[in-house]
Amino acid sequence: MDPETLWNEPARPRLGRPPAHSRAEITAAAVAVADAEGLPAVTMRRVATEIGAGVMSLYTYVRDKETLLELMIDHVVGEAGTAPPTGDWRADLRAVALAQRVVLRRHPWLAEALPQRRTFGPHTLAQLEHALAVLEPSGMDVRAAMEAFSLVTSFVSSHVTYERRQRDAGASADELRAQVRYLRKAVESGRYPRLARALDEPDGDHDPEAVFDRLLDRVINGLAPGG
Amino acid sequence: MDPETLWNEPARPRLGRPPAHSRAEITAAAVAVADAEGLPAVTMRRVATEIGAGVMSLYTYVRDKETLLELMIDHVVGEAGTAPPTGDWRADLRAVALAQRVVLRRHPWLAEALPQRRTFGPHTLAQLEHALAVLEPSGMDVRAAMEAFSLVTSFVSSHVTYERRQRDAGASADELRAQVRYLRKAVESGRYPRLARALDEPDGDHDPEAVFDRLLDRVINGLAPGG
DNA sequence: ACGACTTCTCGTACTTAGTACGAGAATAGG
DNA sequence: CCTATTCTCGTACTAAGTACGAGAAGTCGT
Repeated sequence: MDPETLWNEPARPRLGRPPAHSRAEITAAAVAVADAEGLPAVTMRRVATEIGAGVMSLYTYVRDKETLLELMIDHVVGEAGTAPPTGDWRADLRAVALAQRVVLRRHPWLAEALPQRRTFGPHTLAQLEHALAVLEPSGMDVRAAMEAFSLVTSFVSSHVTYERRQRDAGASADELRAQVRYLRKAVESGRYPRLARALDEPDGDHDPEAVFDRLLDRVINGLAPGG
Repeated sequence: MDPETLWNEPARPRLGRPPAHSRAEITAAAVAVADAEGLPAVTMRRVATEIGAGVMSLYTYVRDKETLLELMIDHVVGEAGTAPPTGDWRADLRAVALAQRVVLRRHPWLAEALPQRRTFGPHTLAQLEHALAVLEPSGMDVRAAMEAFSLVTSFVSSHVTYERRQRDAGASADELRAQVRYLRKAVESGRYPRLARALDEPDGDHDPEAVFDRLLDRVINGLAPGG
């Protein structure tokens, strides 16, 4: 679809029946459902019910479900906010990453919805703009800066997913046990000696914050031109 | 579902009607469809047609579609192969990343299917095992090595997606033009000054291989303990 | 060779989700 | 109040996953 009608809520026409809802309301409802029950729970019927409308009324506001998803994404991306750059680009970039992590944790569905989508909503653009501002003191050219930003973003997203898995694994003990049993069996075939050792090591539970911090440091350190 | 029945094709029972197909055949057909027409084209009906079977026959071999997807993933993950470690862990890790990139390019749907899935098929385990072997000379402990591997993997996957977008954008010139026109308008609002400058810069087309190499270097450099 | 048992095949049908269509309702301007 | 316009939403179609169960195609014990 063309980006203009996607991102610019059309000016309310003076004629005709006034709309009973708005993109904002629909987006908020969809986000709430996704937060509470996951992305699969976000169906057009469900969102409609949530705001007390008929299903087809939604289509007055969004062309299709895909559009709604992009609105949802841009909406929550905005929650990351932007702190004024301090001049220390590493520290600022780290702050950006931390903010992203907070958002990704608040909206567990985001990491799942993000890949394979090209969202250029206002909040997404603002984040990108902010990253460029933050990276200005680093001396990177625009292309390098964008690559760096994308690198950090994809790291944070995949790491938050990883964190969640660690946690969820502990939650459903049965499933975990089955996994472990299977892994042990697979591993005892002798084909995966190092994995076997890893499974036997006590799972010294590291502080997630510390792990994230350390990895993030490494990612950011890797960015500096010339190693 | 329990991992054992997922990954161990049950031994052919001597009794009863002999199966007309196999997991391997079904997986291969599904991968072929996905390669040619994308993941959405992979429906149970389509795969069944492809191997000349009725839809419901598939369910003798895979519990559900999700299972089929995991089989597909593990199948293509295996294509990355494993070269014997040389002792230079940076070089070896780089080779792993390059192999992953090849696979991700050959199967464009993979990057899309991968996230949010916990696949522990034999090939996936073999890749993990190989990564641990490769990283042994680095002195990282197992946990750090796994993190490093996951970091590299997620970088490669997201970068390949990025590369494809760059290419596809050029393909559908109309859509691209619409995007640019919209971006310019959004940007001319004055809210995104740095983005505006980025759009104005001539798009000096860098060699994708060079860009990938450079970024990969940075990621790997970032891994060394102690910056 | 036959009957019992087992396993695979696949037509039918149910369910859920996205969404096209079009009749009716609500509003502003003439 | 009439008309043009815009929004509402019931109805219905389509696509996709998959439960069910009858029938087909084997093996084995007798």
